[in-house]
Amino acid sequence: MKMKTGVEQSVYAVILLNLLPKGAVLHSEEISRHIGASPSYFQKLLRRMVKADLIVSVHGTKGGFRLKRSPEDIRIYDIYTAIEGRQSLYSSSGIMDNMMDSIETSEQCILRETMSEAEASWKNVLKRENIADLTEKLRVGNYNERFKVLEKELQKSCSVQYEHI
Amino acid sequence: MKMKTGVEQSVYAVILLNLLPKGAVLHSEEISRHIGASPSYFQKLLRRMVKADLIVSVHGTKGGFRLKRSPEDIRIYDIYTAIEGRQSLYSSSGIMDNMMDSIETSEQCILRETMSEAEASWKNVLKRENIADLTEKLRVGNYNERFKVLEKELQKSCSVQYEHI
DNA sequence: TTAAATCGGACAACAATTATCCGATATAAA
DNA sequence: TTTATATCGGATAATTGTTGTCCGATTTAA
Repeated sequence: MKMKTGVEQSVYAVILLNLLPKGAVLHSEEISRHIGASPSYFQKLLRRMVKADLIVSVHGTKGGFRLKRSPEDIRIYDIYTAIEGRQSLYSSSGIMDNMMDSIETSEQCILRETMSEAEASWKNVLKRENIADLTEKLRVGNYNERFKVLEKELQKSCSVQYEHI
Repeated sequence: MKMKTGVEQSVYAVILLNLLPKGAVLHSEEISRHIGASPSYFQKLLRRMVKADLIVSVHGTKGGFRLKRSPEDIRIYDIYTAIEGRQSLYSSSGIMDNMMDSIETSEQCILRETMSEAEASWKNVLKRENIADLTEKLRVGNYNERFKVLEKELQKSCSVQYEHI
């Protein structure tokens, strides 16, 4: 049981998009290059975040991706569910019915309540922190100098799309 | 990201063992038959629970498995870690170093703290309930009649090993 | 009209989980 | 002491899930 690395990658991708000027978009190959992810696969992750209304895509020449919401309103949890999907960590496989020699499948399971509490508890922590917080952590952290360089670099390599603001 | 079904199976297996008379053991094929799991694979799960000091195995004719601790002292969490192992749900893949063009791998990651909190939070809920609680739930639940039948059936099919008490 | 980007589906490579098999070892009982 | 019946552990196969690739279709700036 392990979280997809795609979640971590996507969080950093969203942080990157948060560094762009208003209305600017970043090419997906540019994003995956900074992240160190495979471009073709990472495009699919970006696609999921589009579907989850976290980011917006712009077609065609000078196209790319930008945030759809304010960074305060994008939580780790949102990215987690966008990438991992909405299926829960646990789902009963109907052992109890089997064990009780029940013919009908009642889907009862004495673990369900505890398991869904546990999952809710996990998710609640992921709801606490947002992209604005994380970006600020980077801005003042050990890497703050390199972070400024990255920020400037991004503002050169992005495409501004005034019509889409 | 999904919990192994082996965890659920193992929880029910431990509940079964909790129904045996003192000192009695149950054959692994008998266990997996009730659970509805593949015998050869499920034996390996039982093995992990032996290593985790949750249950005890008895070799040879009339051998099998029984609890090692009192049912109050076996929590869902214990079974979870026995089966899933101790690796954490999240481990950084070093994206941050890549993103900052860092040469050395500092393994820094702004997600780590949140992620380990989330995991701890999930695990804490799993620590709440124990096998005694779950057994009681079954004893008074919708299936209580069938549960009694199961209990009697088990007391016939187990092997008593007075020397090992 | 062209070049450059996303979109979506099909599919391949890789990894983790589940399942099977078998020889070795331990033990109760004949 | 022998035999039948368990667990033990390693090798390996089958299955499923994740990650990665490719390409034709579509969209849009220039």
